[in-house]
Amino acid sequence: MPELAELAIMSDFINRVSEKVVYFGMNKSAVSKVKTDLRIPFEHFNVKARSRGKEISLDFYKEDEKHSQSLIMTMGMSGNWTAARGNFPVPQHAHFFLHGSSPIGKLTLCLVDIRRFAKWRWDKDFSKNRGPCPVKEHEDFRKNFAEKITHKNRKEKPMVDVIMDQSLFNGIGNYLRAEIFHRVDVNPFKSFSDIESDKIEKILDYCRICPQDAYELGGGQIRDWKNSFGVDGKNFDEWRKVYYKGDKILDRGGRTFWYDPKWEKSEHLEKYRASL
DNA sequence: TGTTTATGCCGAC
DNA sequence: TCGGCCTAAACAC
Repeated sequence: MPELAELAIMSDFINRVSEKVVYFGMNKSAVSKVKTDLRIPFEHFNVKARSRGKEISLDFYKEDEKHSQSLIMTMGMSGNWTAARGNFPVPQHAHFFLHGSSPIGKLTLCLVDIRRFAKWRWDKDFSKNRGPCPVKEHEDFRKNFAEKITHKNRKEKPMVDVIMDQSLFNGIGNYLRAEIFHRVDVNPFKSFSDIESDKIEKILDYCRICPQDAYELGGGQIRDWKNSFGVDGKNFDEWRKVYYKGDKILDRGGRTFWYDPKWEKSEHLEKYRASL
């Protein structure tokens, strides 16, 4: 599930279910290899979540104290959250658990992660090597891009690769880059220095618009299309224009990039192919 | 039955 | 830049 929109949805979910919950501990599954020590100096605590691009910060705090600490988490390829009330069994492939009690009984908040690529660690803040959130910190995101795109040979690299760089485009992943490029009508195989400045502006705009759309549609349903639900007659499956629909190429990172077939015969694509 | 693919990231060369 | 980390669904035969 998880790119920017999905991480935002997960953090909303955590906040919604945690509102009247007092937590008293957490642990991980026996099979999880994450080494982070999950003991916490609070006997009872509250939890709030924030997302920034592809990270979630779980903030632990006590009502009566200013003291707080945060787990910075990434969701890998398959991380998602669910809650088990009372003695309802926790789902298969849940690897991180937060135990609490609410006015209506026990609650276990679970990070479900089939592939176990999700990670967590204690930290003061979100990772410094990841940029601002294109949706929640849009102006900072633009500023950060303007500063860093000029560095080294970054401005000569094909934008299809640059847009996956999380120090510039925190939260943009494989389906979002496809949908962003489709909507801005820019040849994704061109480099920053080959793209007109108004088109660059448009790319940055759509780095906010596309994740926001996906967020409002309830996030991407990519391998289980049937669960797709919609808003005003639109659902994710209709919103998705090229991902799994257009032409494809294996990019420099070995990931499938889906693009508008109109770029099929462009010289920039030819050049990109030759460079792989 | 075996092979390929998947919304991500990290560390070893 | 490449393999590794993981499981499971979708495909190929």
